[in-house]
Amino acid sequence: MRELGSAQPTAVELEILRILWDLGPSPVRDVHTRLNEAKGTNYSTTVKMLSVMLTKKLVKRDEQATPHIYSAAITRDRASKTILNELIEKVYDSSAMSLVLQALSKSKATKSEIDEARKLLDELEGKNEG
Amino acid sequence: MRELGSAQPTAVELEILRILWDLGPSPVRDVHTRLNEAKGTNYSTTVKMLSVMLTKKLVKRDEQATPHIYSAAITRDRASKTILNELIEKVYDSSAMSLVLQALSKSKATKSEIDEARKLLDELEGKNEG
DNA sequence: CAGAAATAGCGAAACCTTTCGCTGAGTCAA
DNA sequence: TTGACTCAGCGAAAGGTTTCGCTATTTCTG
Repeated sequence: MRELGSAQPTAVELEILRILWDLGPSPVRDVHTRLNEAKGTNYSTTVKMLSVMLTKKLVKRDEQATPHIYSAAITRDRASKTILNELIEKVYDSSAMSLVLQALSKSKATKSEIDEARKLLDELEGKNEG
Repeated sequence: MRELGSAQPTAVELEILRILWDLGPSPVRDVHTRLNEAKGTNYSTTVKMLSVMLTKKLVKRDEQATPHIYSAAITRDRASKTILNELIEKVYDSSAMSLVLQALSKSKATKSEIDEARKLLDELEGKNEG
């Protein structure tokens, strides 16, 4: 049994979370429209997925509203951290840095992002020396 | 149906790949010993997993040898690239950089890794300006 | 109000992953 | 050769995910 709140989103779940992150709080209909564009699945499927995700606490909903309004219960950052942690742990042998190097090598970045990364690198270096 | 060679490794598959990356080419017995330490599963399970992974071309084996010798059919880098690509695509909205920043913020790194990252950042900046 | 359309949910089918029991073949030692 | 042991593989069970049909309820529209 998975712990509450710690469930790794599955493929479709991630797709739905992504939609909710993009759209913000939305009725099933809107989520479905997007999901259907991507996968051609049925409205019932979307409803069911959302209800599964509700029990997993990946989404929450406002039942006062009609129709019910769903929103992501975890942030994009939190989801990515979880996935990233697992990736680092399972594949990179706990070396986040080698993942960084890999991701960097295929990245397109703005000047400010690059500067931010530099700043983080400086901090990292400081930690090691201190 | 998944395309040949493009299958995303599942959780256990990833665990087995990791073992093979660590050990190098190995008989089932050795893979099993490790997997069993981690999960307490049966020898048959390991055999079966390996055979499933063989049909998915995630591993290959030398049948000449007795016992058969299995090895990973994809490199650690290739596996991570695939997973990373999906992560970037699904969660980070195609922005590899925001993933980099996130991973960086939790990284421990050696001096040479940091320098390598800096070099990559410089190259990135050059590309953008060019 | 009546009929049409949207909403909500349940249960089961379909599908994939993971697990293991059972079987048979090969090897080794007494 | 016989019994113990390892190796190999198959098929099916168990468990999880994803899909949808069917039904009931509510809301909209004429």
